[in-house]
Amino acid sequence: MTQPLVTILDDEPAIRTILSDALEEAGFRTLSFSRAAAFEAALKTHKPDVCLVDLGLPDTDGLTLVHKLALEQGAAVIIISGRAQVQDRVTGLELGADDYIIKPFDPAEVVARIRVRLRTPKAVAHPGQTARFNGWTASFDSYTLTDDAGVQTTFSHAEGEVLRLFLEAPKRLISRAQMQEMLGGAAGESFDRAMDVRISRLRTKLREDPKNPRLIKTIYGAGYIFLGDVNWA
Amino acid sequence: MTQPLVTILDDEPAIRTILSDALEEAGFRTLSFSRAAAFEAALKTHKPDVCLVDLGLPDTDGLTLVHKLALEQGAAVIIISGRAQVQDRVTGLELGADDYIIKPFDPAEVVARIRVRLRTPKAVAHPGQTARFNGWTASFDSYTLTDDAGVQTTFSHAEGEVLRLFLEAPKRLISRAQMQEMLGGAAGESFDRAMDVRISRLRTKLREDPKNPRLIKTIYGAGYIFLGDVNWA
DNA sequence: ACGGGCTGTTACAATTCGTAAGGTTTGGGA
DNA sequence: TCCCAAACCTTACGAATTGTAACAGCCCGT
Repeated sequence: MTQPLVTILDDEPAIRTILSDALEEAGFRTLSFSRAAAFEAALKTHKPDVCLVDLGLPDTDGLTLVHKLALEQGAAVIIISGRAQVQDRVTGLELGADDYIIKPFDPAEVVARIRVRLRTPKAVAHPGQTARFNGWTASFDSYTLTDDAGVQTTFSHAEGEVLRLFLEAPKRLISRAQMQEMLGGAAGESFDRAMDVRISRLRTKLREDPKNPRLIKTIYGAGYIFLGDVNWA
Repeated sequence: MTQPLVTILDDEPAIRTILSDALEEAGFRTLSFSRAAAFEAALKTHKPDVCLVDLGLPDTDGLTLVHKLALEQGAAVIIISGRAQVQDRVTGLELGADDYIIKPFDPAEVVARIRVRLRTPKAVAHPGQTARFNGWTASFDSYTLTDDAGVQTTFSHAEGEVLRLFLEAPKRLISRAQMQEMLGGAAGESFDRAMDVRISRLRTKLREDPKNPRLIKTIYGAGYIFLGDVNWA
């Protein structure tokens, strides 16, 4: 892979210069924007690995933009903001930002935090509504699974949630607690085995051999790993 | 009751209380420790999703601990430190921490940053690797061992840890202490018979003749040597 | 109200893995 | 050489974890 691409979105020219200098010094490619509109337009042709976003831009609500970026899952999103209130930070992070850096910042720290994000890249470039993996095609529009021979089965909403989670983070260890957090969202009650049952049902639909699961692997005491080679379309 | 588990390691009781109260309020389970030794011992039986680590503990170098934690896949590591120097933050993040929070902190922000880590699964350490040795093929994706005739058996996660250790250092003496260090991670000197049993089980799966071990050789009083000719693919 | 599909819960089976316990091997000293 | 204590191997067992079939409640359209 070539050098990681980092985008900078800030309306102050001085900040853009400081950041782009430091990042290029550190070996990244950079693209700078002063307006959200231009930035969003550029996203159509470029796929950044990390997006630095300043809140309080003149032409957009920054948090909305952050949320949209986070949902698209391709790039890590780091907010760089002058707002120092704790509440701002909390909502920024809750809306999907991966980090939140406060002005004034030290460029070296920004570089370090970008590197952390690159260490654990988001798995999926542009998740769509269809994914192919190991002879299967999953469609989240029609809630169907199709195998190579064209045989179709449908999956339910709950099964789809788990499947999507796996397909968005293949070959990663996902703990049971993380699943609860990412799916249920709400703090877990004592509903625990529900997740096992969901996975069990999903395994059945994927025709996994219980003795030899090839796609959904359990790691005793730790969580699950989805081992498929995923291609979104 | 599988809420995410968060460990707190800080020598100040007041900090521990503030954090554990806030985190439990937010729906997490918590475990608090004042010393690194006790914390590492607890890691043997508990698998936290996130570890909050204070640097500057009396009984360990915090950064070394962070590095060790980061190498073990599974838990995210967040440093909470009083040291405000940029250089401290950069090295902390470079050593593997996923975030770095400066005291004094706001509990709400800590909670938010923990949530960010929970929704980003960590990458698997060595994806997609297989090794061939002396008529065997070990796949660490599917946790299977295949012999020349194509007969498959699966190995568990614990067995795989030992096998990987051997395959990464063939024909070299591995002391028992080294194994504990690399696998168990903790320094605790609990019953090391566990390692014997792991190796015994692994030998069984490799169909070793106990009288005449060809692959895993015991060096009395020193450790083990793996004698295969290993080719990673 | 009825029926069907979805989903959480329960109960029990299966697996994992550390500990205990007893047997075997090793190597040094008597 | 013989003896023995430590080191090591193996089997068995049990606590914790996970798999899954069966049941029950819910929601929906008919």
